Amino acid sequence: MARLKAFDEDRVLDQAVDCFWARGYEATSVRDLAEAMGIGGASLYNTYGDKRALFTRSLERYANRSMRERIARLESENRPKEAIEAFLAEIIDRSIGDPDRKGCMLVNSALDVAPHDAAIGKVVAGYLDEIRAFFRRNIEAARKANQVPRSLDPEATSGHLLGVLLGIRVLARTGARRRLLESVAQPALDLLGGKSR
Amino acid sequence: MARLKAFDEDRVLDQAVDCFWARGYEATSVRDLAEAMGIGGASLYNTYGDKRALFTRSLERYANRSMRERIARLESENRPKEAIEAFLAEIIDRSIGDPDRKGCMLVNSALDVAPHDAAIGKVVAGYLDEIRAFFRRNIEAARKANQVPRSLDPEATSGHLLGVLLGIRVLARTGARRRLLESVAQPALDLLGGKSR
DNA sequence: ACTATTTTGTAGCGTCCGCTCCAGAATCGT
DNA sequence: ACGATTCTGGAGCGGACGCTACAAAATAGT
Repeated sequence: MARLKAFDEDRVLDQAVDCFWARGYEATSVRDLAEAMGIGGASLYNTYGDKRALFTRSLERYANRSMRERIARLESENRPKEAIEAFLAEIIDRSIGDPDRKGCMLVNSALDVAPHDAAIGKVVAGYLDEIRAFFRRNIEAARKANQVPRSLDPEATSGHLLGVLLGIRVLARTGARRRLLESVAQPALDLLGGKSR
Repeated sequence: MARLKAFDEDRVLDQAVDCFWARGYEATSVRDLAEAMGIGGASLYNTYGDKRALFTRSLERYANRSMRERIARLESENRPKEAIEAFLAEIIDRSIGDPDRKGCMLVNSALDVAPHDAAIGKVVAGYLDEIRAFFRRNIEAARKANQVPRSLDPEATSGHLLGVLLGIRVLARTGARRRLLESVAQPALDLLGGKSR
């Protein structure tokens, strides 16, 4: 009935993710986005709405492709306690091997965007809570399997692990060395330490 | 020999700190700054150079008035272990009682500015390392005074405490509740727990 | 082939950006 | 009182911003 789109909506969205991820919301211009996505400004507005709507879709796509993918993969390939350990280890590895220091788009957004945009702030808080839920779920499972001390409180410890994770991502953005990032994580991992107590 | 400045350079700088603190570097315009500082654009450029130079001076002033003041005060009023505990408690208190969610200007800058400006990045990393040095110094002193377990490694634990602190500030910016922030800090405080072991 | 509908590139809207220029006001030494 | 020097407010530079208007191009049904 009408002309067809000349690009794949999701493939092009990945380029927008890269822009927002690397430079943040404010510092990324619509012209930057259109060029990186390989489409014209009119197509961008026609397809995604305005800049803010494109950002929320980019955030959602990042959460699906990066955070949720990692959680699902680590949870399927590891026992509960090892899934938690592997999560922190993977974040440290990726932070060190990231020359552009893009960090985590959710953490970047939590500081750049969340305080000035209540709606996006709630979305970001929700994504971070999914990470916390991952920690909590695996702490509970590990506790039932006697992989971690019985005294470990899943509610409190999951919060601690989330905080440690965010701290690692902040330090990584200032160019911290591996040893420092590992020292941030180690005491939290030690909490999971023994088999029972 | 010539006309005098009609404003106090440091008092006016505090207004610039408030602007950069609340909105970040990019999102704060020179016009915003001049208005908040109560001076004209010409005076701003004449006194502080350009926007970036004003930012680095604002950052320095923030570090002196907020971070270093806190470190000196807590260290003079408390024994080593209590100084560390009071630091985390004070950050949580201030984060909860901060309706604008301005957070910590150093943490904000670590994510907004540091990755895109190597020079400022190093400055920020240096300030964060002062916080880490505060933790380390007090862990060592507490260890010598048998206030904390002998097994506590000052180097590693100071990194952990810094990470926990940054995690708290990130979560606070997304509107986290007090209970969550406290659960982030509690296991780290527990490390300092007993008198000896 | 023709029409209805949507997409596309381009040009450009009004606004704000960091920054500079400049004439006048204010203050010093003399 | 006067000249030298510095500060001040305001106007404005060139350019980038988010976004829109519009005509040409492309497609599916008839």
